[in-house]
Amino acid sequence: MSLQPDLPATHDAPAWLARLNPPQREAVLTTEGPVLMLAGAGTGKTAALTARLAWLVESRRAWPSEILCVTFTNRAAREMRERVGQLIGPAVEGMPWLGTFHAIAARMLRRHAELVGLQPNYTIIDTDDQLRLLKQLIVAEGLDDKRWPARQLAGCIDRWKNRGLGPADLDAAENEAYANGKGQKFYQLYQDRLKALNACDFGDLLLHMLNILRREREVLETYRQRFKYIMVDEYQDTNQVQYLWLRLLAQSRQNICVVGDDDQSIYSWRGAEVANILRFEKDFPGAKVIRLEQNYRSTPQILAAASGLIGENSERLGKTLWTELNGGDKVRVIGVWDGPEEARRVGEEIERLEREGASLSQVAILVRAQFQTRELEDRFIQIGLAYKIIGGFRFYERAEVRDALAYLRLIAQPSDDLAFERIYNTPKRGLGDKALERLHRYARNHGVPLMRAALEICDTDELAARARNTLLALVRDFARWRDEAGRLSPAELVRTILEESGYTAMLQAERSTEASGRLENLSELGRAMEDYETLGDFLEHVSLVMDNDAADDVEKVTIMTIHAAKGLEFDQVFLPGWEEGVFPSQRALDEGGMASLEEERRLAYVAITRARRRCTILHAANRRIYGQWTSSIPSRFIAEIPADHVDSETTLAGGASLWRAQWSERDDPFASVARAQPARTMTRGPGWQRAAAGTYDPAPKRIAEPGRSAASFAAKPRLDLRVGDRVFHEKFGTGTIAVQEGNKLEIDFDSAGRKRVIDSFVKPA
DNA sequence: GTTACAAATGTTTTT
DNA sequence: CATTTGTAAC
Repeated sequence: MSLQPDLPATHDAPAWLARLNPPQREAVLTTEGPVLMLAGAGTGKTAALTARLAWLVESRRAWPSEILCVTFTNRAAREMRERVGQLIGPAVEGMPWLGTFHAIAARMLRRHAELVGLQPNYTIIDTDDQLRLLKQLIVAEGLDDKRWPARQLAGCIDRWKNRGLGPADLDAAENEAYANGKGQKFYQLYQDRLKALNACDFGDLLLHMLNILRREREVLETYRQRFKYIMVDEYQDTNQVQYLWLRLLAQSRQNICVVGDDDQSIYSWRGAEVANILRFEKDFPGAKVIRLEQNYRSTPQILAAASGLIGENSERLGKTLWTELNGGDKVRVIGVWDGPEEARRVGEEIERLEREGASLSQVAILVRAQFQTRELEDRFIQIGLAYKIIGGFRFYERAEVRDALAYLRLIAQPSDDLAFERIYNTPKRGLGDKALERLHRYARNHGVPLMRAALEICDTDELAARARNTLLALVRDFARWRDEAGRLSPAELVRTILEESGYTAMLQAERSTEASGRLENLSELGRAMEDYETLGDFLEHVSLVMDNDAADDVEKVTIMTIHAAKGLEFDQVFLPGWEEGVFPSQRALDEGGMASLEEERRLAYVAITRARRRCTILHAANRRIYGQWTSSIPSRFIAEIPADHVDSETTLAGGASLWRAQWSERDDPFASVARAQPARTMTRGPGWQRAAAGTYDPAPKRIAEPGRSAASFAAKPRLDLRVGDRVFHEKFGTGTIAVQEGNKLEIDFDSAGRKRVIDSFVKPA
């Protein structure tokens, strides 16, 4: 069975094999037995992994369908599929087991649902439904949901599930975690309720499947037989359940290859345990450990900066990244007065890059937390810089989309009470809490779902005549839609429903800019559904893949969280908001202490190592948080980057030495004073006052004059638009084009006044 | 039952 | 500050 690693020639070694470096090649050719690949940032980990997958197939060791390949995000799965496809061609189509843990678990669970008391068409509920459900339970048990928020309970349950614990497995201490010892009770109630709804949450996908594998010998054997090889990406991010899951599956054949980097472990808040990577060799004795340390991505300056920073962490395996590249700019650190100036500065820098011919798709702005995107977005709209925000308010999480989905869910599964509750009075049909309450009571008494109860209750005089008629009409609508569902494509179905339910009419009647945006989102939903054959397929996709990857052709700057950026790379990376409290996040520090600080530092490491050519860090002296002006000091991480690899610059007097000093003078009395000041006097924290008193230039750096900014030179104007046309913009509503200049427009908006925007953000009204 | 307004309350990160 | 939630009047 085993070929020698140094003997790839039996089947002509594919050309792509030669492009790998020795450790990578070793990882690819060591097909048998456990392999632990420790791969630093930018060391060609994905290349090695995809090559290995391709090799397994090409060398006939396994069929594509016999390889289990797990990634963490949908994006990673997509990328892997694509890259493997480039190596082995259409054979990649036959890889049902390449995906995220959740997607794979969901797929398996469909097959074995009855073993955990579910039907195969179970619904996967999201966080929103989960919270609503928990809240109902809390209130039903007579607890004050203010004092014991559903969020907290959801957090506990999530943690338990991540650790593989069912309600029965909780010890007394765990039980105390919610509402003075009611944790277990609520966990049990919640699970019962889910089962009754034929639903499960994200955590259940993995936990149910784990329980099945643990209990059902034959099922486990089937999968052990099937998966000849197992590969796991981002192993440092696996949690307990995932770990147990893999261990069960891999134990018999031992052909498991995991890839990870302890320095990039940034998901411990979600239950990930770095320990998994550390104990791999114990779990799989004789595991071959392969280190990938040659970095192909970044300049030595960036690499040195990142390595120096991560060196401050104590809990690490340690590795030495090196590169053959040379030259490159130092990491730039720019200090500015406040948040708006920071956004302005980033905008200017990007316009300059654009003028120099850089591609916007190779520029990214990575933030610690979602709220930081706002200032950037405001500014970019103002100067007409094309941007896209990844994550954040995601498509399928928007209220109108969720409403539409609730209709669809209810058709796919009439027993989906959560969906029913969501839409039974949306659009408004005159059914209120009172009617719902009676409906609930009826449903509970008769042990039927709400939809069924609605039908039956219409035969009684439980409800007032008016409510009864409305309800009956609704039930009949659904019956009709369900009937049509067989004939129509999912996309046609959703359009029909939105029309006939009055949902579209409701939005049209509103006539506000958001309403038009919502209508737009709904037609986008229709378009997205075109790709799916059946309603079931589509709903599965939605529950597991929350992002809409609407491909768009226009080059745009990417704004996203650092978490979302893991695994990606860009020529130019901007890192705003490196201030104490923001990054490292105060919240993380408060609840997790030293361990969290190290995780924040790993996050900083991930952020810097995304950059290929240049990395620019920014920090502001003042920032508005919850509408309150707060003065802040530069992040300690800035001081931790070796000074040799940093170029500092500031728009404040005092220069870079000032904030470096903040961290070297440990007991600088001003640092704490500055933070303790009440809001109004904040901006005058002593250190900054000194700085500001000098040459701070209150006149903002020329706010890009209209018509002068970079993009207008490179622009290709849109042919379908001309001056005088009426157009619609997602944020500003409708307006009339006043000036068209390249791809930039000046538009007189009906309500928002004149704005400069990029034409790709606009469409004919 | 619906609508309008005031109050309160909250912000990490993802499947 | 921005959004959501609760309360009072229609």
